[in-house]
Amino acid sequence: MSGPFLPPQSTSPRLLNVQNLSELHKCSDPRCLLQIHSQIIRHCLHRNPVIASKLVAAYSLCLRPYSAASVFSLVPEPTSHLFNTLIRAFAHNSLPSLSFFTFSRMQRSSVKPDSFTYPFLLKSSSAPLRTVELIHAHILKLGFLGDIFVPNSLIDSYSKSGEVGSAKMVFEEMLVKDVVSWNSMVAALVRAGELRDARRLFDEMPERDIISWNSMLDGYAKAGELDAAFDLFHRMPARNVVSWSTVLAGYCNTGDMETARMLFDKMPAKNVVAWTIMISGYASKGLAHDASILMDQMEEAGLEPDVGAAVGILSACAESGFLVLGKRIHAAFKRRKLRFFIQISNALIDMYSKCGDLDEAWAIFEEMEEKDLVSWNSMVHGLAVNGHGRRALELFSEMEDNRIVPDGFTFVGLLCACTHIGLIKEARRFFTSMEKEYGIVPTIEHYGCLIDLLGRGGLLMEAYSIAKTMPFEANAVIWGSILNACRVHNNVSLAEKVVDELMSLEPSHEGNFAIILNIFAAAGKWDAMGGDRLKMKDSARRNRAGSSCVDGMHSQEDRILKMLDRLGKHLKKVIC
DNA sequence: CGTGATGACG
Repeated sequence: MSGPFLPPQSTSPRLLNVQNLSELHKCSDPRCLLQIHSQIIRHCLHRNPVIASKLVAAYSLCLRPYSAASVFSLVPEPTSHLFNTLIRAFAHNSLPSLSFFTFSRMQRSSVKPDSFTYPFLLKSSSAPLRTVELIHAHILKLGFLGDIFVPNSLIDSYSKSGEVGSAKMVFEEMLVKDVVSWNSMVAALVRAGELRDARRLFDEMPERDIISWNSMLDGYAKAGELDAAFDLFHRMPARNVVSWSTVLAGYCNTGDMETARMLFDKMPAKNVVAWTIMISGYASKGLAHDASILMDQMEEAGLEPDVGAAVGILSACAESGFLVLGKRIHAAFKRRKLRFFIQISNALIDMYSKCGDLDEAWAIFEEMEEKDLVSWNSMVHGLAVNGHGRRALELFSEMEDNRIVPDGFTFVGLLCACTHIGLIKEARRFFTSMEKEYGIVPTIEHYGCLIDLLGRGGLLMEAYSIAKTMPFEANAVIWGSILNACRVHNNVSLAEKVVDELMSLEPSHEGNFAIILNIFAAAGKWDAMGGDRLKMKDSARRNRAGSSCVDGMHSQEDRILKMLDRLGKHLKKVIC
């Protein structure tokens, strides 16, 4: 890697020319870039398409896509290279709509797209399948498949939009393949979960580079086959920071934080990604202390979180309710005055609403200059589960006014909203209309919402029969919600059926156990709990008597318990 | 082309 690009200060400004700016596109320091940009303008070189391309690329690298666009706009006759660079700048800064807009401008201009245009365009988003197919058709028409990086990027895009079959077709039809083609195909199979096929291809490869090994390694790590991953890791001819991080992430995902930490400490070099994996690992498991310390150490090492780090750590914070660290990430991005990437704002909305700070979530949502479907969905769901069901439904109307097309996530939020305000009829309407009007096939999450809602509304038998007849095997979440409904509505006989289902899925879950005891106690049916079931419950109790999921994890247990006690007393005063 | 990565059922 070459060093940071520096403005040619030693040279007299008069000598600024295309030659001594040849490395400009690698400049990743915004301050340096601004300085050189003003020099370029002073010398009237900014209309030169070659220099403008370098400026566009550099602004993209500095995460300033709008500055890149303004450089572009001053060039009287943009070349295809300049168009391509701007398309790539927008793609790289997750502004897909602007990538496509630039592409359509290019088509209307006298400059024609070339074989670089389409790969950049394909990268511009996790492009929806239709878009990939459309671009594929363009490529076929123009005969660009001969440039090997074009089919290579098609394989990648098909894979990322979930069409591994089309990726296979492109791969098989290629007359000449390079190591990138093979790697892309292995990665595609790994992504699709077709681990055995990936391995077969990996074994067939005419040559392997470190990326091939890392892709295969990732396949085993993602599948939780850590022994196989570790074996491969040792057999690799060489390992880099990605290889280490891949295995590290594998251990973090299975919750083996000790092994993960051991690997992390042993890594010969760590980058932001490695730190992110370890910090998010701790944060998502509620190990707030470890996560904070590591965050300090990362900063001491001179590394600042990038977009991926922010999104990853924020989502880990959302999972465990770790508001303090989430706020810290938020503040760091504000301080650095970086454009808030849409994914970061989205992650913040989710984090704040999961931590109960709905005002902050709403403030971020409102201030976003561009919202995507995830933003709307997160906000709808956030409102719904924080007791603002009506507002959530209103926001859905606003979505429709803004012509945002809802997806499956949207309907989960809407069904949650119905649950919180008890709108059974409305929920049934949403449930049927999502498939009929929007073509969204309900998933187990939708059934879960509906079943929960019906159960809370006292329609226990209907909830139970849906759980039995829906196209998915009911899981512990669903049985748990029915069981809870049985408790609320004192239905002991159904509870007994549900207990059997639940016990086979989550035999030692303390929360279920407490509900079961409550139901039988309330009904005075202690006798009914004879035999095997009682024994099972007893052994579960002895193993972890009186423990809940948060016990032992918190350094502030005493304060929390006192607060709970005070809350309880306060509630009694208010109610009585 | 490979590591982290925003939204879902109690």
